[in-house]
Amino acid sequence: MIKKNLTRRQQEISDYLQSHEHVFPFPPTLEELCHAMGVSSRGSMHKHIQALIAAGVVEPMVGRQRGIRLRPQHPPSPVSTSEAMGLEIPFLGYIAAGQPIEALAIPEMMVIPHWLRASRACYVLQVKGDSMIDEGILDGDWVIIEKRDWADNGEIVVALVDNNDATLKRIEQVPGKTILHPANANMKPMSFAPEQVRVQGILVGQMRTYR
Amino acid sequence: MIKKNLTRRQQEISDYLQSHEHVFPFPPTLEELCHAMGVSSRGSMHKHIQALIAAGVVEPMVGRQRGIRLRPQHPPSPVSTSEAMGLEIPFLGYIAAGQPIEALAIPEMMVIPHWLRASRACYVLQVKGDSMIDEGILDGDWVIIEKRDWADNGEIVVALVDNNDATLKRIEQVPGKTILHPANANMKPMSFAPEQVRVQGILVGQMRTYR
DNA sequence: GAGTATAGAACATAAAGAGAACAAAAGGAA
DNA sequence: TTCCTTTTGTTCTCTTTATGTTCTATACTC
Repeated sequence: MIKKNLTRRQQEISDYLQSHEHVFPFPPTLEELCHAMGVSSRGSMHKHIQALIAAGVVEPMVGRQRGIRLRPQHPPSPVSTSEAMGLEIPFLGYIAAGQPIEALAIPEMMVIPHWLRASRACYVLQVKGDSMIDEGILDGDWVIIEKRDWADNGEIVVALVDNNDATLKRIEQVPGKTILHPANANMKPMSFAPEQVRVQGILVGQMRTYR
Repeated sequence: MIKKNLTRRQQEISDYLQSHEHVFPFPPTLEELCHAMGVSSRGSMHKHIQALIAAGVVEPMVGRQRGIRLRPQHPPSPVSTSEAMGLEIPFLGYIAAGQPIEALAIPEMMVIPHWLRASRACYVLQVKGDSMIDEGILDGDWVIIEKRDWADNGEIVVALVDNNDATLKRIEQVPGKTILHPANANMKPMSFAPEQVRVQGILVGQMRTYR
């Protein structure tokens, strides 16, 4: 990299370009840059950009419109480490309030980001129904469940009721009873004897795709 | 990939072709493209297409009718991909209704599952605030944004208003105005002149962690 | 004063579009 | 097939607008 010493303003502009590089659908125009940096003269901005070109930070642009692109830098080595990969955990099936978990015959593995907290044994379920809609868990969402047989109050859990119905609910355990709170204005909390409810896991992550 | 630098319009048309490739029963005609892109001159569109051919994006077509086909792109993946595992895409910063995107100085890469549909260039933002709470997008959620400068009605977009405020909203474009719908009972849709609003990307995925 | 930043005007050219005229392809009807 | 009509791609010329470039003048800091 050629990188002469940049002036304060040049550095600011370079930083801005760098942090916004991936946001722009197209490279910015001088005027857009002016606006972003609080400058009102295209001419002034032009001079800065020319300096950045001379310094090797920005691609040379000859008259081209929207030609302000950062020059590809060659950083130390961004090569993906194993740390940077995803984890593979099993997708087990579907969970709908009030039905048993609808299990896949053969669980398929699916990749999730490691930073989605899959520290202990986890699995993925796909949500059916709207029972947790007020918590932002919609029909079709994927939830990552950490395998665990106990829960703290307030956690969202996969609970097996009467050894039959599996549901995703927020749990509240008080002496003598266990209450499962749906997050849907149309549904009421349900109260059970503690021995009726078995925690199968707790919610640690959630994913959704659009379209 | 051959990919010369495309102009803004060329990029738009290329994007359009790509995203509609599987929608068309057969490749579109120039006139259909004109209509789709809001151009009234076949001649103008022809020039764009020729540019895309020269850039290697579109198959050469010699006189053939309905010959506008995308060239098979070998590496459709935008960023470093470790195919079996996850995709690495840049995490750029935070988005809150009514403020500019708060950009990280240096974007960090983050792994997302490849099945979260990061077909084209994408980036990740973290949501601040509750403006989309009724759509199940909560404060602190991560959203995956596909870089795009146009949107179909009903899509959730990152929209830049007055070249200043970036927000995540559902978009509705009608002749003469563009309406941004928050998903929060306490907020009202906002209506703008189309030229006030610039789409920067559309929502394709969402993730959340609990703990 | 040297170096840096800024504003603003004037100018130059790239990009995009409109529209007409023509040519090649496609589809039908006889 | 042949003739005709319609569709669709191609070429041109002309405008308009967006955007990069150049210059000149002013101000601030060291």
